[in-house]
Amino acid sequence: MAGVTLKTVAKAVGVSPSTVSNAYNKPDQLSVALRERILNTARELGYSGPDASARALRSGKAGAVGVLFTDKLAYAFSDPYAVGFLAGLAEVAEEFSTSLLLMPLSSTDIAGGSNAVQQAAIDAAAIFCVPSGNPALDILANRGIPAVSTDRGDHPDLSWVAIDEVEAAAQLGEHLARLGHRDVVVLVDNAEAAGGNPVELSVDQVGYTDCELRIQGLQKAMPDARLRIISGGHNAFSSGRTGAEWVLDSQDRPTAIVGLSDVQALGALEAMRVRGLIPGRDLTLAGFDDIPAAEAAGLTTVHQPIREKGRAVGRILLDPTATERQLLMPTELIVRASSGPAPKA
Amino acid sequence: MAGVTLKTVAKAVGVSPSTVSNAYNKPDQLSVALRERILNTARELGYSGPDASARALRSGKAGAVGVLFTDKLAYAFSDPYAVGFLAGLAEVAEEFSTSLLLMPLSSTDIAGGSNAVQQAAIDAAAIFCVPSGNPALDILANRGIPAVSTDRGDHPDLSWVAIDEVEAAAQLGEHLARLGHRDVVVLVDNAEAAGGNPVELSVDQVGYTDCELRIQGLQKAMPDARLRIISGGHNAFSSGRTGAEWVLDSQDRPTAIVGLSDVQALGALEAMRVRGLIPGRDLTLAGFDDIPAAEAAGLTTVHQPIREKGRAVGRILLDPTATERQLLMPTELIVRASSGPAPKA
DNA sequence: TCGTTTTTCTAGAACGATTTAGAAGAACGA
DNA sequence: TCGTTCTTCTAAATCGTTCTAGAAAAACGA
Repeated sequence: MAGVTLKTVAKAVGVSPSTVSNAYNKPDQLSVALRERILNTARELGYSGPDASARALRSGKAGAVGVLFTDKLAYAFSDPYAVGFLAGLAEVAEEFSTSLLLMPLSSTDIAGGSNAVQQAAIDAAAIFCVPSGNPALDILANRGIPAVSTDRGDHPDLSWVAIDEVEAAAQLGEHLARLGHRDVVVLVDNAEAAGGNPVELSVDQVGYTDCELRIQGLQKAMPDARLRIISGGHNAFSSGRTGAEWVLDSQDRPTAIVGLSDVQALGALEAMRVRGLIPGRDLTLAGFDDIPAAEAAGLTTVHQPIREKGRAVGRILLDPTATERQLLMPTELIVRASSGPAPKA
Repeated sequence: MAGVTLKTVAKAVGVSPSTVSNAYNKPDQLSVALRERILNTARELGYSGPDASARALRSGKAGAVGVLFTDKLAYAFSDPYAVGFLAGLAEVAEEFSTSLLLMPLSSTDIAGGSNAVQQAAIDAAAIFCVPSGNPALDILANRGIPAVSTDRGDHPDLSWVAIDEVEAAAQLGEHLARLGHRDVVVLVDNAEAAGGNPVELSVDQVGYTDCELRIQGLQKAMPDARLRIISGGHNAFSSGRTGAEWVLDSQDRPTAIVGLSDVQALGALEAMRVRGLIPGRDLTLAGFDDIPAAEAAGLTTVHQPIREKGRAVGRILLDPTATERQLLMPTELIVRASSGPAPKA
């Protein structure tokens, strides 16, 4: 059973290797009868189709697209937003019978080359919320692998599928401003705080492009407001809770909390619930993304078509007929019960 | 920049290709100075390390493990349970700097060989909740790819990491029996109902091994109870809601509903909420898996160490020092507010 | 019947690396 | 000084395909 190759089959049937190859890849290049005979013999010999690596090497197609996440892979799955993106991407991948290669983005050994991004056999790559400075992006560029990012990059020739982060956040900001909020805390993803101790950051410490832009949008829409940037850790439910707890238990409570992702906002919601605070009445809470759980929780948030975003990335990567290489997706402010007027001072 | 290979670099530096290869793979096989020189030249030429496919072909290692899901990939991500498994697996994969190849399990073209499972360049495979009859499993076996399943299979030589489904379900069944429940509806995953019309099934129509075993466990623990098996579609929140709606709006309400996954149970919870039914008082609700949301919702469920399950699978697949090839993980009944005594008839 | 096209199949060269076995020179111990 | 052992590097074979160009046979049109 081991060591059965195209050649073995070819010899057994009495034809050339090329013909066996064609039996699998170009059925119209040989007679039906012969193809049948070849496939049967292959089955008998326990040959299960052309070897993936060899085929990839010769044809230059790996049949897989890579997916790059920020942080640890394990983290990526905890946000339904990321998962939704993946689901959309998976849909298109399935359509083109291409596999999805999830690549751990470990920072070690980048130089040595023993890196997953370096080693991966992929035809293209989807870059999900990876800060533009990341060395992995250089490696991809170096390898000449076409990539699509979920952030609008700096380079004009980079493909992306994104939203107008500033404008989207500005809409939310206007909503809050109209409700009279002047004192807002923004919850962000940050590695520094991952230990469990919340930190307050300045805008340029944030790191992630999308987060920075969202904060800019908020500032733009509410220039008179006091905006504090707080992180309780990585982008996760628990970080949102931790960050919110810190804020809520301080002497200096804001009138509104904005999570830059829904998972963080929902974490904050939990912190409020424990303290008997009703969102929309005692304190306004808003999120970003509009994940399914946000609706159930009555969370005011900015909807972005995440699944469609994944699909669009997939199409740019896989569909040769897709010409548009930079796509701006629409967003929509979804007002729910968690936002309400600021209490009169 | 294109067409730069090992050979190009070798020629430029004035050494043999083998030496360049060693510079990347076996640093101790050549002098530090030469290695430095090679790496520098490579950088200058825009060579970004050995080609993945070629390396995979020659060395026989792909540097990736495949992950097989039931149904569509897109579906897989909607269940935090599946995501948790993936996260655990990803952790170990990361450790061994191996990538995760998510393979769409489309049923088409299996025979023709243009299947992802057929084509994928992988060293090993994790099989997540795939029914044992699936042709993809045969393909894997045929290709001689080591695999670990999350279900205890029929073959004694198959590796698996699983729970004692029967026993776990029986614990839940005993709990319900003690509370006096005699009329129970079980919500299961089923393709037939995917159109949106709930269906009632017999045990042998269920299809998934794990679900069947869980139902067996329930039956064992509550032999006197009436057990109806209902499906509202695939394993998802919405299916649980649909199934529960159908049951709740019928003339023949049970006293307890058991979702064979937490997502389905939470869907049912939503259906109850809409109808003003308090879980644990008006009707008992239980789930399976103990995903994070179950705790927040106060859902009685069976905890299984999903992340650890993923890690264990990863270790069996990747860690050569791991000898145990069949692992039974512990489960625990978690009683929360959603289960209560059956109303006196 | 003869040239031309179409169908069916093949030979042999890539694809880009790794591996094995071994050569050349340096270092070493006695 | 001589044989032995390291260290450092190389030549050539090989991994299992697919591709390009073209040959042989069959079908076709006039």
